[in-house]
Amino acid sequence: MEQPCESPVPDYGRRLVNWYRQHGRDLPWRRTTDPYALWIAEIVLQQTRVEQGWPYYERFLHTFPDVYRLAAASEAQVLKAWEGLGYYSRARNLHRAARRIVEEHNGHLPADVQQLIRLPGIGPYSARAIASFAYGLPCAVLDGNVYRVLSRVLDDPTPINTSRSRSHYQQRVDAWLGRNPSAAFNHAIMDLGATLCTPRNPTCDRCPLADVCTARRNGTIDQRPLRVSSTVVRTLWMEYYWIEHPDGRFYIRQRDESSFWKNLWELPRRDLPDFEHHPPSGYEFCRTVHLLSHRELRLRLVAQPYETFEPGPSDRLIYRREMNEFTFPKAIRNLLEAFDRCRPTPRLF
DNA sequence: AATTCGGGGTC
DNA sequence: GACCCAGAATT
Repeated sequence: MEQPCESPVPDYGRRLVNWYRQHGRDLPWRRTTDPYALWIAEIVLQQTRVEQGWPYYERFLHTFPDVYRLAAASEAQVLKAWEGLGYYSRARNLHRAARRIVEEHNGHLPADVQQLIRLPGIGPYSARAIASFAYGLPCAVLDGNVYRVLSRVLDDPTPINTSRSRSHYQQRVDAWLGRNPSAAFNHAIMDLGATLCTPRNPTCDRCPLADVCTARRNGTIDQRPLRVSSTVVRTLWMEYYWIEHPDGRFYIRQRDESSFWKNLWELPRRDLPDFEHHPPSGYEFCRTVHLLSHRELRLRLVAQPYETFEPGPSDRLIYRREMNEFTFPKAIRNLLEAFDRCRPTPRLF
């Protein structure tokens, strides 16, 4: 009897493994099941492209063929073998871990994710990679490639750079793995991300998951994976000047197009690198702090005599009651409110 | 939860 | 110049 319907969930894992057997890359660390060699490969390849890490992998194994030779070496010798590869704490941790493997594990890398992860330099990714590639343990890896493939095929808007993202996507990739052979599956999904499902200009027409890729159907490939923008909040120090005409009017000035608050109005201003090393040029009335999404503004209001001030082209003299005819940023209105509170006789006209 | 650690390729 | 790479340790 034919089954009346197919499974509602595509078997992503089996598709990937079948594709990998046809199109997978031939890489040196895929020709061995030696846990030591695979460990070296995984550390070398952290945040490192295959083409860049390849010669280092082969040279390192030639110099330190087994964990005993690595443990017996000096840290300087290990660092020398790492020279030029970057992230040198990887080499120091490799050396430390080798000595612990000799001392505490009888020279064998443990065949267990939780024990592997306790070794210096081995995190969630590397532990699962070694466990699956060297020992065939049923665990799925999560790296930059896997994040990308998952978020695209599932059109998953969950950001990949928050505290929740790891557990979220680990659950998804665990489901994809299912009962498939873990080594082939892990190779497959990483190969797909590295060769076809690339960060930009992915080659969808050759992808084995193209027909079930949700982001492709929705036209959101370029928006996956999503990241929360790491807004670098810079601090700016802005000194504003209270310049009052004898009749009560004061100077305001329009901002230009070049920065935030484009074309809005403020008071005459000078930007400073800080307040500590730049004392105010006149009496300081008050300070306020204002937060933008990407800036922390520290404002202070300083008195400046009307007689010596030379107005710029956009400067205007207005009464306080005329303020509502102009658009001021909230920060400027806050600054003037603080001014009113600190001033002994507020002029409210 | 955010920063730090690097050299190198890509667009 | 921004982004990304078979991430992990530290603050």
